[in-house]
Amino acid sequence: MADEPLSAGAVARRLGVAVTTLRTWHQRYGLGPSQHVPGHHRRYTPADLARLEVMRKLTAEGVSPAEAARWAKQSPAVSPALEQRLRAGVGRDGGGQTIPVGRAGPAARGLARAAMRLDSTAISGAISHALATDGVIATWESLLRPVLFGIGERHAATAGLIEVEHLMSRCVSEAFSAVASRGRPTGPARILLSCADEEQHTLPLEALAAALAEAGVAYRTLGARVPVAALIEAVNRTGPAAVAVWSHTRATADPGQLSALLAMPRRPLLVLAAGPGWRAETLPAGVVRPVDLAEAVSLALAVRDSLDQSTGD
Amino acid sequence: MADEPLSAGAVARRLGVAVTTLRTWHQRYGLGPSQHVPGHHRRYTPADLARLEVMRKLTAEGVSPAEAARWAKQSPAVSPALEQRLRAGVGRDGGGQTIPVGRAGPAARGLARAAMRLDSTAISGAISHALATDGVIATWESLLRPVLFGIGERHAATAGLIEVEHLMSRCVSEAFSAVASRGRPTGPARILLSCADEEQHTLPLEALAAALAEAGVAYRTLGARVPVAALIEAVNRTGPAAVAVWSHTRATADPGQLSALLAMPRRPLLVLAAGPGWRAETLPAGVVRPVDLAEAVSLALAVRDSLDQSTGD
DNA sequence: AATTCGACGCAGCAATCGACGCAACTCGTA
DNA sequence: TACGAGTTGCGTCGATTGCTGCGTCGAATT
Repeated sequence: MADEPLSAGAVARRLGVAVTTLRTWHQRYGLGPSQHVPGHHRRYTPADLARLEVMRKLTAEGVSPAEAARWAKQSPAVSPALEQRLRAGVGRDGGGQTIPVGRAGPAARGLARAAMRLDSTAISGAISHALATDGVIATWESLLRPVLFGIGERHAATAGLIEVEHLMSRCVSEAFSAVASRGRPTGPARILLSCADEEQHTLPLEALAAALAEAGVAYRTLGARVPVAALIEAVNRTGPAAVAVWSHTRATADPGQLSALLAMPRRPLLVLAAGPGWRAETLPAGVVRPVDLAEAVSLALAVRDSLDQSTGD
Repeated sequence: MADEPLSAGAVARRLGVAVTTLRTWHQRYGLGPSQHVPGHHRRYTPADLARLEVMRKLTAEGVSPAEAARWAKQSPAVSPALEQRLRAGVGRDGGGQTIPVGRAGPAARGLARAAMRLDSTAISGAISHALATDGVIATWESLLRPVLFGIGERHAATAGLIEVEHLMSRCVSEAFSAVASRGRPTGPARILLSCADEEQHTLPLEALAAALAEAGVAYRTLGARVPVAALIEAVNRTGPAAVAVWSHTRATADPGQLSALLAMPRRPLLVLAAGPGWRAETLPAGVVRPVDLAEAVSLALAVRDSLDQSTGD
């Protein structure tokens, strides 16, 4: 890109707003050229322009201007990446889930064996040990997900192992909730986690919750099978800054749920479509689709940081 | 922290109450922004917010709103000792958008209120406090069951509150699992807990599990929706002395499941038909039907003791 | 000469205000 | 057991407030 500073008129024309609006944004929200001598003309650097692009995009999506300005001001590094993603929608398509349990290492094998034995003590022990050693994200990606997937595959093939699956789920759930109850939240919960309508799989969402708790982020969880009306209602009542909706299969991935969120009077700043159910091309604009747990966590962190100022305490 | 004054909507969202409720609190109890010109918008300072937090905290514990407001108004912080006394609660208590808990006491009312606000922190806190103070059985019978029943009734009547139900279930489940993980079992697990086929309600079974853990009894849980074949298979593999099968509604209470257990080659000593789904006259002979949680626990204890005697292990 | 600056004002719109009422729950009483 | 009284959260309504984008004006900058 060109690195020559732009005049106010040029920037205004490029953004599609009036010149006076740029001035207003500067003096009302402090969103202007980083270097500006009062009385002299404003010269916008590319970085300043990027900030304004974020501002324009967010306001165009219905975010309150004051809040949009706060977001735009305090995200010099995050905003370009996020903006990129907002436009492109996705990175990779959800593939690569063909990992056999064997490839996931000896820990996974031991866990799977304990599950077969219905040995809940050993299962819980292995999981909590891994969580304490490697953290939530690594444990989920390289231990729990492979084992759960393996059990699910066997279950589908042999129509058996239902007890194993249940027991395993329960132990994982317990381990996550233990992590969640250990972390102390700072400030109010501005992030809402929910399953899609009819979606029954909760574990990935609990993994996200545990990861957030591990990072010290406060959140709310709604759980499985959340009807659209209930989700809207919950967002209305709690007014979160970000909402993550999990969908495991395409059958539960109705994009209308996300559109409904975006169309709300006070819509959340960030809407995350999480899970392999969602299809990139059917997602409404303005929805972010994280590819894995780590990305979902980092996005949530970005929202938390940018809102610390406005929500304060 | 940030001392930026908050609007009424922002405060309402943060506390989880409606905007109109904030106004009501202001004009009924005088609990509002310290500086407020009639006609102008309310601007809540951090100090005002702190007062409201006290209000919310006290009501979440079952204190009558009028009294809670009196305390919140004249105290920057509430000492734990006085808080205890307030919880005894006198004066009438009204309704609004609440959950009927009947005569279950102020603790149940507070829990129900926290659930309505989707305040998982308050919910978990209240539950674990009750568990630590009164034990699993008393907490289940006089706190959790009434509230869960109330939510369920409301949910059936209004077709709403699904989020509340899910969140509450999750918090209860977490609290029980915390109890279960604290208790150290003595000896091998000779008691198997399972849901009936197609039965989805797990919470009562988890209550039983927690109560057993509290009593130092080792057990195994299979979870929800256990097909008969899976149950038989699990009994075969683990050879328990007692099996409890939970059924919540008649639809899931197929006596054949129990007969199958009794007909096994090495049948369990005791088969418990737990839950309101079972009908006494259709149960096969040799099946015991406990009327409440306490009885189920004492039966399990009796089995454990008789085993200790005979095997001398 | 063409822009842009700071200051001021205005119109549209969303949020909020005060007032009122409803529904639901609890408790005391019959 | 049923019913009225007292409480309380919250929805609704018409009016008001305050935020927001932008036009205008005289002076300063480029």
